[in-house]
This record gives sequence, structure tokens and C-alpha cells, in this order.
Amino acid sequence: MSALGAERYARPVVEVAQALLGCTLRFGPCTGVIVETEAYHDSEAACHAHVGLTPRTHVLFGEPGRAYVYRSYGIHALLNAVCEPAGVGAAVLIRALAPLDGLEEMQARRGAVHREDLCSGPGKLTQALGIDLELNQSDLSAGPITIEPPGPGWEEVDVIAGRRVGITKAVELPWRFCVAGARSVSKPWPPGLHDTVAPRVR
DNA sequence: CATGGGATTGACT
DNA sequence: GTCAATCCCATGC
Repeated sequence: MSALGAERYARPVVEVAQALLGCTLRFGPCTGVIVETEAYHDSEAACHAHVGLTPRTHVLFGEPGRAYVYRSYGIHALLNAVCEPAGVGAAVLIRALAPLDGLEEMQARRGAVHREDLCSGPGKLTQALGIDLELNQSDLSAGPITIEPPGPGWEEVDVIAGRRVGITKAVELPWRFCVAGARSVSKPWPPGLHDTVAPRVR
């Protein structure tokens, strides 16, 4: 299966965040189905690109389809897919995977945790797959990290929207998206009153 | 050049 | 439930 082209990322970031659910993330021998994402856009204060063009945000304002990988809390690498046309600072944070292939490699890096916990968080999945800061700015349509169209059984999924996790600004935006019923989603997931089921967007 | 704040996780009370 | 680990980078002097 071939990787999604850059044009698939040159769309409104909230659309792409939902469209990536069910797609397969691949790095080396490891693959997993994307089951949780969040959208970030320079127009809102939670997005790193909100501060404008700096060395750090350069990639966010650049070509769609690139990886934005940054260090969080001094410890974890978090993986994003840059979206919208160049000149707009926007990205989809990949928050969780349902592991498919390379389980042994993932377990070697993550320890003896249950399968559904191997990639159930943005820092966990980069650790499991071995994705680090050197992959910042790499081309997701060329590799070594790629995102491919949904595999068997993942073509049609119901999407649940909610508030984004771990931020202090623009907390009200319902820009977190999960696959309904997925077990490998990240921790804070008590369905709230503002959660809604959104239509599938491709 | 010094400072402060995280798009988190896991260990511990 | 609380809390520390740890480093990149934006900001301000």
C-alpha cells in the first residue's frame, strides 16, 4: 500500500484530523492504525504556530505532508502531520494507534505492557515505534515514516469528537477525534456532555 | 545570557 | 489523587 500524497494534507486541518482515523502509520517494521488525533491551527492559542514564524514553527508553516516532531516535557517526542497549504501553520497530532505489525519491537522499547497500552498516547506511540526528533521535517509521503490509506475493516469508522487533552488555551474547541469503540485511545476519556458523533470526512 | 513553560508519562500516597 | 523527570525553545533583560 502506498503512502498518502502531500495533497491529502493540504486541506482544512480539522478535516484531515478525522480523515487520518483508520489510516495505517508505518515506520520500519512497525505499523499501527491511527485511532486518535487532534487538530492544531495557528489561529488558536494552543497551537505552537500561534506565536508566528520561528525556528521551531518553520516546519508548521511549510509544505503539507511533512512530519513535525518535537520534544514534550523534556522527555517525549510527539508526532504531527503538517496540514493546510504552505503559509498556514497547522498540524494533526497523532495521539494513539492500534498496533498491527512489529509487536516485538514495540514491546522491546515499551516494556511488557498490554497490547492496547503499547501506543495508547502520543508519547507512547513514538517510543514504541522508535520515532525521535531527527525525523522532524521528514516527508510523510516518501518516508521513512508514512501514512497509508485504511486497511481491511478500517475503511469506515465512526468518529467521536471531544476537547483536546493537556492544553491550557483554547480548551473549548472540540478538535480531538477518536475512533468509536477503539480500545487503544489515550487516558483522559470520560465521555463529556459536549462530545458529539461527527460525520466521516474524507 | 537567564528564565519559565509545556500538545506526557509512570511511579507513588 | 499528587508529583517529578528533563530539554527544547520562546521570551525578556
